[in-house]
Amino acid sequence: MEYNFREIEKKWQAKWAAEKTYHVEPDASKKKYYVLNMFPYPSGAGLHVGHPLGYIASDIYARFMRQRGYNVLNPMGYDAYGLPAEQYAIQTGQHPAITTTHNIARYREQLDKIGFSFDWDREVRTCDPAYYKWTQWAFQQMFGSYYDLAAAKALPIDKLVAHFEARGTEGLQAAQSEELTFSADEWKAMDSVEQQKVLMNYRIAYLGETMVNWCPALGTVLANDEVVDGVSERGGHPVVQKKMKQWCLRVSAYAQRLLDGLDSIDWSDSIKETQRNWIGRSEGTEMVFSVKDSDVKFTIFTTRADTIFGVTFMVLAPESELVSVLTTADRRAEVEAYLEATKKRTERDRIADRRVSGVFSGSYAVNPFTGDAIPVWISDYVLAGYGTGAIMAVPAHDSRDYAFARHFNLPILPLIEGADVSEESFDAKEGIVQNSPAAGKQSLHGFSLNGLTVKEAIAATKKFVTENGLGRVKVNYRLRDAIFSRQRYWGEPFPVYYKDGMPQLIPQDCLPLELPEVGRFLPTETGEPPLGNATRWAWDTKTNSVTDNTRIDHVSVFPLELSTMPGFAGSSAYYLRYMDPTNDNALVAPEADNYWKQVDLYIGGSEHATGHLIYSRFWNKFLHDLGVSCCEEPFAKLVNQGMIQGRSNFVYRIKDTNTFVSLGLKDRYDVTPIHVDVNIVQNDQLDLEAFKAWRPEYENADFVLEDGKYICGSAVEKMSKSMYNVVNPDRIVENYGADTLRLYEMFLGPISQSKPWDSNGIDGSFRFLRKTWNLFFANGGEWAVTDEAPTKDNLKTLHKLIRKVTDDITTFSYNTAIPAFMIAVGELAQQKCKARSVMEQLVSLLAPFAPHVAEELWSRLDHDTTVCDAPWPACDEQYLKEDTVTLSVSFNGKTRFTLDFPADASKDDIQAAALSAEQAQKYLEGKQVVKVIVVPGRIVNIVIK
RNA sequence: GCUCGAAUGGUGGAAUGGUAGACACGAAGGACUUAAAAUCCUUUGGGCAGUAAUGUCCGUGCGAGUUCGAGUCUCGCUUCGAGCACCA
Repeated sequence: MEYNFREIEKKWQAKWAAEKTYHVEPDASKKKYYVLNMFPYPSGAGLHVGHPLGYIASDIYARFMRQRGYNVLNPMGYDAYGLPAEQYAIQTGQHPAITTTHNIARYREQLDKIGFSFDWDREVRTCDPAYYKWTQWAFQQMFGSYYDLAAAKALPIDKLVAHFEARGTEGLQAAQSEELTFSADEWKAMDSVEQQKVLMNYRIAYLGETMVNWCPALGTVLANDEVVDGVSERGGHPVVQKKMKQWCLRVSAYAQRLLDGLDSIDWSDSIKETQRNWIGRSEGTEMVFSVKDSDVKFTIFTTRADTIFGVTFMVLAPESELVSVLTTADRRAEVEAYLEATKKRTERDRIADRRVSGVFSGSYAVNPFTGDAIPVWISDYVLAGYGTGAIMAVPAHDSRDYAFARHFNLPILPLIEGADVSEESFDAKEGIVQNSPAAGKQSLHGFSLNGLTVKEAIAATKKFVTENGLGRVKVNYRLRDAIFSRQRYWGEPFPVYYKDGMPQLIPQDCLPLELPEVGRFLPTETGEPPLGNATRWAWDTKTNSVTDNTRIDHVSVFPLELSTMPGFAGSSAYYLRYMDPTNDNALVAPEADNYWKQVDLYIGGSEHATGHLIYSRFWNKFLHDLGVSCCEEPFAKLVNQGMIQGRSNFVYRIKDTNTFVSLGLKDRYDVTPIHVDVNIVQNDQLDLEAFKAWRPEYENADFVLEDGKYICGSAVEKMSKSMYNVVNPDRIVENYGADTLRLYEMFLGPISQSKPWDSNGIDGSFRFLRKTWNLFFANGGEWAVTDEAPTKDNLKTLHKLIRKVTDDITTFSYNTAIPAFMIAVGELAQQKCKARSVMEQLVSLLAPFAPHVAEELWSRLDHDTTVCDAPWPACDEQYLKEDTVTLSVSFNGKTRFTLDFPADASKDDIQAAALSAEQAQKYLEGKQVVKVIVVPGRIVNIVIK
């Protein structure tokens, strides 16, 4: 019987689909396990071999857990909103919904060929109104909540209103955009619009006027994680800073919980570190400085409170509100010129050239410890958005302050014994403090830090500052609120209309608010987002429905929001929706949530470390506060699969000719390397006929060969169409079968490692499957499994394999499990094992990796059940015991000979036998034995002198 | 600049502190075949000695250290990759 993978795979895939083999429902009698892949954006290019890597890894785990008796949820869906479909729409007029549906169908077709155990009844698409209803719902809940710092959770905004009515802002501990102070009476005196403006300062989803990353080429704002090196992540267009009114999510309120949560989850250290970096917690001190000859006071933030005696100037961010207050009349013209100049500099300019720039404000601050007058400067090296937008500069111990002081000739005062600040600042937080205060100088209450270590000095200053009302201990985070508006068409509409310029939620029972049709997908002539082109995009509050824009009267019919939500909106809670995908009354029913709880194993790329993986943790925490999600963290374990890179091939054309030189000879000519389609190259050898047929211009190509072959050059690059190095999984499945593809992708190397795709090795995986198949058949091809009892050797091979494979799946070391199979199958073939019980267990072990062939063999072994219900075999240690062990005998660590011992020999016996062995005598002659180390089962080491 | 990770044959990669290079690819040689493909077998880190079996030395980026014994642990470098980056 030949291993006919085409027939086998087709047959079982059809059967799994028809019988919904992988459909799951909550089952209280079984333990649950939730496996999840980061759902794909269905791009027009289809899947390449890199995409399924994570899906295969998680599918193996899902099947493994199912065989171990767990009720396994393994869903799949599509992150269907996105820029490419919209840009395609702009170019072609094709509605993004059509493109997206088409691409999804293509993805599905490709995925189905690989034999995944997905429960397709739970499929979600973020662009489906039944799905985004709950994205909109979550947004409305965020709008209706504020973050209470005392309770450390989100609470309904009504509670905040009640607090204002009773006490104003007194005693309020809430996350806020800016600090407000008012009394209960003042609150009550405000009109409705004013009150709404105040509440906006606290809402978790709020409309904020902030500096945003504006990308003129894309015509939209972008989140911080979507901007890389000053250009847009998608397309690489320049991004500028612009003040705009935008929807924002108060992610920063959750900074501490996002940080703390990292300790409770099983993620790689590197991704946790990346998130810690991104959250950027920094413990420091806020200190109040007064301004000389003025009542004005201002606050700065510093992590180096100990350096207060070394402050020689202060710096304000150009955007700081203090700038106008502290600029003196005689300095005004110069300051304004500077502000104008910095405004023009984009983020990119600031990165590209770090020229020191700044201007003196004319004012002096007073050092609260010494009473010294310190000049206040303005410079763009201080950021408005971090801390208080103002700093105390200590040039001796901060490199940025140092550069500034050098440039403007400001004094530099070293505070640490032995610190040499003639060339550069001394930034390290170590050493003994001096000059604090300097000899002969006075300080407040005689406060002195001299003689302390830096750490002691920081602590002492914090204590002094707090006790004397000079400031307070403060924790700052680098994590900013997420900007949640995009000026785009293809995204979730905001369920919001505007009355008196203030946003109002459309009633919850009217959700979803469906995306309207527009004539064109570009911004309007007046520069409004694409939704501005919609003619039916107004809200009628009488009928609670969408209506024509012409009916807007600002009395009962109001304009709707024109922005849409960003990509991460739909992907932030999709794992919850999979638990209960068709529920029309809740994002997820409590019963479903309580059963499936959280994702046990999440697989996806590490490029989402500061995007999706932060946003969904935030989103989940918010839903947890609401009582919707029972777990604080959405993803208990995260495995990051590496990228599969492309391996490109090159041909070398002699300049200005149509002659191509083989790799080994190319240095003799003046050549240009040209990418060549990897599909017409085998083991780096070019198929000359296929090459001539590839492009018309190569039809008459000549070749300079070596050994009669044309050898191509190669390089590892990103897998992409333009490099002609895309390998399509369909092609592999067609030629070798899905099981071979699955096996080979896992065999390629550790799952978390990026590696180039190399089709060359795939034969090995195919050969292994064929050998495995042949194990079940006699030479003549007939079924050969018998009921004979397994031999001792059979059982030893089998149980060794059980142990290895179980361990390796548990630790995601699939690349080492597969060699174990190869060895075991080789051994069983040699043993001519046909014993049914052994073969059955072998099929069970193989099932997660190669489900189709396992299913076929399982049915031939006369089972009615599918192989995913085959119990996972247990390793019985008794079969692994050896009768004799071979130990290497070493002298001073160098192996000299080997000796066989009974497996149960004692250490003393081994030691004595090793010393008296004939081969040992020449090493022992005239030497003294210092000690003998016996490692059971491994080694005997005799130390001699 | 700061943080994290990595470095092993021609290649992908194995090695609870205990015989480094499993397994696979590639390569070389052989069997079968009219031939090719497919399949099977053998060899495959390097040097030296030997007709040979074999012996022997070197070898996990570099340099130290701990240990009877280090690819593995510690310290210091080098190179590469990733993240953050005027975050006070």
